[in-house]
Amino acid sequence: MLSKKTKYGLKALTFIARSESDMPVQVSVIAKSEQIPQKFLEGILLTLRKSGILGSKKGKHGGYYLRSLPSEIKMTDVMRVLEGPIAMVPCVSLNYYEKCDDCPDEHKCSVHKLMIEVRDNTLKVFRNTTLADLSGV
Amino acid sequence: MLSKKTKYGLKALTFIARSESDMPVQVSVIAKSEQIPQKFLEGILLTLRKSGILGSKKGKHGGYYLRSLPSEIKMTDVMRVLEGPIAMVPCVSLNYYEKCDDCPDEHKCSVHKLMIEVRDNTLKVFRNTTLADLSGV
DNA sequence: GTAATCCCTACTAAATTGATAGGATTAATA
DNA sequence: TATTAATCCTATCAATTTAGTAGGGATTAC
Repeated sequence: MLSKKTKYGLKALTFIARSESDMPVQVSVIAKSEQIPQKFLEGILLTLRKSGILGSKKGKHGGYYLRSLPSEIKMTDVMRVLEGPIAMVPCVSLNYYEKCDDCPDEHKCSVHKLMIEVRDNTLKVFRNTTLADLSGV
Repeated sequence: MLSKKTKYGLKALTFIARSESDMPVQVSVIAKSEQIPQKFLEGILLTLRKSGILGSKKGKHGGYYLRSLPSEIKMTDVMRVLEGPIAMVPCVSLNYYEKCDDCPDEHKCSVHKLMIEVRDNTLKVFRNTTLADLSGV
């Protein structure tokens, strides 16, 4: 299941992408419009900023803004930041690979093969989707 | 992430599919060979039996067996029994649909569209894969 | 009758999730 | 410069889920 964190994060990014003005968008505005607990959202936008997807401006009239064009923000990156590994098992993860304790031989593991296929198909979707597609911008 | 329950379940099914003999396969044998805690595995095989994928025989020389040919046991069914909904959000689940509290209009939701695509691609994999593919039988 | 096996329920520890609380820091502006 | 409005940061918490354990009941082969 998709975590609330990811869901809220995607909605927030969409909201920012759709905002017309040049001014940064404030957390309070997004929280109110998208019905997300503000303090929770603060933390989410913070991680998106630390990952380099968002930029921020502090103090009065501060807020968050995209650091690239929506069409250049890929879902692979966003999902990895918000949700973590895309693969369903660490032993088929490209970015977070880890061997299983149980499997003596990965290449003979039936689960392994299936999960590689799932990963590749999910990856295909996320690679072909950008924030522009989500936000219609 | 894939739960241990699902992983163990898939390994157990594979093991049973590969077993040559006509005799039912005992939990203890699977647990030992696949390095799965036996009591935990008992519960997993029980849910697979209740769902109709496995059959069982009680008492001495009892055990579990497949109720269909491996090539007729689809991953869609297995995954739904073991892992639950295939969709990442209830609002795009075919079998467990539920409306989101937050979304006023599903069709305008950016997350919704993305998750439908992910679901369709994952579903495609699970529909095209059977236990025969996993077990090489 | 006994041993082996599945069946069932209840419990528990650890991790994760979805928040909340409280304030520190920074910047605009009156 | 004082005030206000923002982001930033850390700690805490309750609820849920996960992974596993415990103990015994029911059934069957021999």
